[in-house]
Amino acid sequence: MLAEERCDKIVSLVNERKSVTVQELMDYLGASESTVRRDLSSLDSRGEIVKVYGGAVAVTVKPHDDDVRQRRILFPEEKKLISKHAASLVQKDDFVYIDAGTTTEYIIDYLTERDAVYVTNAVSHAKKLTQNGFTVYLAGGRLKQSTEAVIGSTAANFITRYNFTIGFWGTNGIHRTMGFTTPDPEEADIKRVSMSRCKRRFIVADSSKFGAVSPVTFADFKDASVITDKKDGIYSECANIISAN
Amino acid sequence: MLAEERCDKIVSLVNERKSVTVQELMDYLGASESTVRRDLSSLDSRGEIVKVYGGAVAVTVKPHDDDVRQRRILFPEEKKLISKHAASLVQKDDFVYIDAGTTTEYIIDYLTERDAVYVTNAVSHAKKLTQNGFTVYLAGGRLKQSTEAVIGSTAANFITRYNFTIGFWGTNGIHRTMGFTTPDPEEADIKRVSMSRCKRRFIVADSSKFGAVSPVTFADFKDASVITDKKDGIYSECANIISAN
DNA sequence: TCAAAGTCAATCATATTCATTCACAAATAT
DNA sequence: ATATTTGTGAATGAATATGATTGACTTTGA
Repeated sequence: MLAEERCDKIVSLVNERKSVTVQELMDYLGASESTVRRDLSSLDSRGEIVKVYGGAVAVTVKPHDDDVRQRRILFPEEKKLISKHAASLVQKDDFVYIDAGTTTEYIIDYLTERDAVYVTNAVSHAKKLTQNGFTVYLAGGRLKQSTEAVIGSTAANFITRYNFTIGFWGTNGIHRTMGFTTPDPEEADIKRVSMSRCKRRFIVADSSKFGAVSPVTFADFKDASVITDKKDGIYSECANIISAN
Repeated sequence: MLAEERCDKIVSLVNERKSVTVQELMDYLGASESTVRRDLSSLDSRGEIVKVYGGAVAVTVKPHDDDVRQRRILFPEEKKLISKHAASLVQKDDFVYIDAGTTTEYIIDYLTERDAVYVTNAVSHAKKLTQNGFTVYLAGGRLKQSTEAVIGSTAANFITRYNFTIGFWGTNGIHRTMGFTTPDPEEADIKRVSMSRCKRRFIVADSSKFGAVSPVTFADFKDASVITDKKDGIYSECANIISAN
């Protein structure tokens, strides 16, 4: 049997059944364990399936933003580590952009540089920053309910007036072929615009985001470094991964 | 069975049944107590379920409206009347400016016109508006800590790009010779700019403000109508007073 | 309050899964 | 024909998941 044929069968089976074990694939294909594993690795790196311990599962695109209040409780420890590292990168007189998102919100807790000026499109971030005594500019534009972020063309326009020296962005997915992704096209626009106006660009993301795909790509690996909680072997080749440990 | 599969089943079952015991999960999954516990811990730390003594329950998003309701109870009758009247003035397709301030915030509770577009420089107002399902644009610029209002030249600039059909402003003082006054020069700037871009202008103020003077004058009697809780004999000659009774 | 029953986290031994390496065979190139 | 590449399967030890056990902790009911 051709390798390609085998891989097609695997993808079909995984998508149909949503998950499958290595053993099942060995029986189904009449191939050895090694071959199945090799196929799975290759399919995973091409983003066609997601390899998990014991087998593989189908790639699922999560179409909706979770509500802010719901998302805020995910992975707090990892996010703190990441945020701490990110905050340490801000220097005196930096002009800092902080994107909306729960991970980026944690960064604020660890900021110390009071001679920097901060700009954000997130209402909660702006409030927190002023409360902590920092100078902050909030982007103007339409306010999105679920994430409490300012978005739309007005916001994009607002942001293009600035030139940031450093910036931090969150992401919903980090995927080998799809790059950095987010569920909302308008939030993606804001991310793109703000990144285009920024010199040093960092994506902050806990390792659960690796392999995930959301509907809209807003940047590729070459566009930013990733600050995360552990080195990820698969992605370290194509992306600039910064481990916060 | 893959660990992933098992966890999916747990999440489904918990969300469906709202709560489940460890014993039930052991039977349902055919897994050991240890494994079930481990899965629960992992799912809990990822925020997908909530671990409780004896099992797990579904994550429920609790509405944090308590404070709003509480405030509404404590809210003086006069302000309620004023706000109600102000809100009733908004018509279909209006382009509405709502200034920062506690009195103006109450207006939002009585707004019904969903075909209007709202613009504000107050973070709290913007949040409330989106939460109530209105389209809202938040002015961009420097965020003032104490009042959480967006101020400064950037904000003023932002506002000059719009032409409002109706607008509502608060005030700290209403005085025969000093006109409408407020304590902060920068907030006064924003008030002036926004009023200059607005066709129908209303000051909302309870009657205690009459006779008071704050450091900065931002408008005169000819510039706006006053919505208040009673007709004031002295001022009715020189100002356009609207009684909310 | 107490004791009994139930529940929990930590630990350990076992079983499974994994990536790496090597060996071999078939396909391809020189 | 010979060398090189490519695909495959087997073997290895390392990594990971699992299940049983333990003693500590929590709840329950008297």
